[in-house]
Amino acid sequence: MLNDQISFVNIYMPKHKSNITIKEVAEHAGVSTATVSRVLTGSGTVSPGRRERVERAIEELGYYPNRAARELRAGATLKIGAVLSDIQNPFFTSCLAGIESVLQSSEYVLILGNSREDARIEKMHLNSLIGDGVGGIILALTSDYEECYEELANTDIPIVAIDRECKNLSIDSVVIDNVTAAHQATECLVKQGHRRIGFIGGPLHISTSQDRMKGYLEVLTDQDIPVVDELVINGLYTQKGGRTAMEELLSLPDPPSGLVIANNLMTLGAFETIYKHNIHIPGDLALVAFDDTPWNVALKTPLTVIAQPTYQLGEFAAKLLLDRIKNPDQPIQKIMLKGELIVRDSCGSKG
Amino acid sequence: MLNDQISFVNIYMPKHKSNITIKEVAEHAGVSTATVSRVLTGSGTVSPGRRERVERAIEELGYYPNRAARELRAGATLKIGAVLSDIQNPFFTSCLAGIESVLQSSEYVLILGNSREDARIEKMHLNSLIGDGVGGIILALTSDYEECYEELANTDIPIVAIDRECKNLSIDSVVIDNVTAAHQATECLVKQGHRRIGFIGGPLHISTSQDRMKGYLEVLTDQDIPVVDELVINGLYTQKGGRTAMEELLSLPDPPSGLVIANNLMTLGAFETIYKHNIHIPGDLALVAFDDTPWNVALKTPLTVIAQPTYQLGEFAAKLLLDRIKNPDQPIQKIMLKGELIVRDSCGSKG
DNA sequence: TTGGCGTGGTAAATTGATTAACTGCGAATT
DNA sequence: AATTCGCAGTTAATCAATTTACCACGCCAA
Repeated sequence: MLNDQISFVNIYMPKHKSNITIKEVAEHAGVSTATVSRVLTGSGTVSPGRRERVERAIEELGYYPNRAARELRAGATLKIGAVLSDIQNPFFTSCLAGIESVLQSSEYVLILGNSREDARIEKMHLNSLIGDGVGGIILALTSDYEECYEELANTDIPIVAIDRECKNLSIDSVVIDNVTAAHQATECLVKQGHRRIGFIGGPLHISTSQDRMKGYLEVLTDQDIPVVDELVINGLYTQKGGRTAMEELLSLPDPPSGLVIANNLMTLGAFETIYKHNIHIPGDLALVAFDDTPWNVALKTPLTVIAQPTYQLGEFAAKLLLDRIKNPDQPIQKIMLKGELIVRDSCGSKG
Repeated sequence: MLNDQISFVNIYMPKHKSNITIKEVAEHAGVSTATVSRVLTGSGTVSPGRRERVERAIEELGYYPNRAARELRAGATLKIGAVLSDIQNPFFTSCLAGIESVLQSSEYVLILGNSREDARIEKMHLNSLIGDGVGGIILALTSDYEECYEELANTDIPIVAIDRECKNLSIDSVVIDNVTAAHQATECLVKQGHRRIGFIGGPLHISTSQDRMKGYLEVLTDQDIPVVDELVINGLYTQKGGRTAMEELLSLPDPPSGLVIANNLMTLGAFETIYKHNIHIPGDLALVAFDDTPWNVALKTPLTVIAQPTYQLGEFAAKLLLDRIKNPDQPIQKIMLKGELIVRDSCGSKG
């Protein structure tokens, strides 16, 4: 079988590859390096006699071609980079799993980078990937300033933005319909009769934060509910960010009766504060949060959430990237997936 | 036969627009390439003025050295592979983050593979990594049969086993002291007066499962508690595995009063069953589980857990691997980290 | 003035595989 | 017989970074 043979070569040969070069094989077989290369790659024509001499030489010397040299020559390799903004966030680990699953059945390998929401680290990773000669990059942007990605756009390396987009940058993207999702989340609270609804969101230089806030504001406007600045807090997409935002809301003279939290880690942080202050959910505070968690089964109050199709997000991103690599001139695509409102107890209603 | 090496052709891809090279940086800065290289590597002497010009040129052009060229020149590869058994499990995603953080400040890039607890997929990834010419591999083994990894051991590629070990394979490893951890967990229940203690563990071809069961059995023996076969269930390290194991335990005529669960996903599954059956924790069933979760703050019953230093596990594994690459002849190391018993409500006591 | 030495720089070789450009040779065509 | 065609093979350029060998300049001492 072809596959068996390849894996045999791959597994056993590397012991020898450090020493033997194509030049030595050529000498051993009494031909030029070009001829050896032709035998190896199967391109061009080689007479049967020489081909056999070369094959014997390769076998005898245990030759294995140097990967770095081939990659250098080729200028590109079968690698795909993924730079995510927080690889400890279950949202992105699920995306990552989706990406990996698609690449696993392709010929590409996955290079992973974690930008930790830091534009400088992100840039470092991107440059490194370019230096690696990756065939494409999947990127969870740390910001929506297109200036940060100008150089990147210059390289002709296919890029797919995942989860977050940069509106003025013409690259493929796979995102959630965050406006609608936040709209639904907020509406759910309005339906329960809440008029004083808070919003804990992420940094406004991230598109998801903007869109989720937009969805929230839409509902208030639609319902003629005045927007109260103190009830809207944009912190970091972290547990600590959620904790301090919640502290802030609770310290208000008139805290909200309903709350939308736009990110899973922030929800965790908010919970810390909520239970420290013995706030009852949904009695004292009705809650709708982004991102579902498997721990829901064991929570004091099961959470009403916007479940995001994270795994699929990753799958789509990877597929889209492979598509573009195969067909660089196809039009820019933006794939938008829907979140799903799952109503549980925390919003104060089962319907 | 050797014609199969035609498959080498596969690694090539269509070229992209050429990226910034050291030559362009040199031109931009008005110096020679060697000077740029000196600035980059910090070797040799460069006058302050030129150094600054070069640094500015690098910054302005967004230059990053080509990895293939460096590898070729250096005669070494700058890639490291990580093959984990479940990249959706928070345990491993945390390990992964630790690995990534160490590699980020090295010159190595991280290639990620997910074996999904499947030996065949694992092997595929390993072959692919070897074919990619990685400098080393971090591996969460899917089994403890050394035969599966014999070929791998033949390649001279440094390998570090993470979390799981293969006792007869002489490779570096970084693991938790699972026997002691399970011992503590079980002991905690015994101290609460439980004599009928169940154990939900993972597949016995994984070393962590063996060790955790060993720790559990140790305590029973120490305390002269008879081992009841029906109370010990080894399923898959998945949510479903935990769910069905728990079903089984609850269907016993005399279910356990205390339970040790050896994995976070299994705990989730167990919870599904527990709350479906309206079992009260710790009243009906006292629980100690492996792995801490940030959701603990919001759980009906906060979990008593063995918290594992997952991030550090990853850090240690990566550091150990870099060590071995630098110094291939150093003796095999086994680094063992301790889990920490965190007592909360689910075991039936705060002390 | 000249020889010696050290600093700061450059040109060119090196690394291994691939491939464009070219050469030589024999067979077929005119 | 001369010309063309095409196969089989070689030489050398190429990829990008690193590093060795080397050079120019200035300063100091003889």
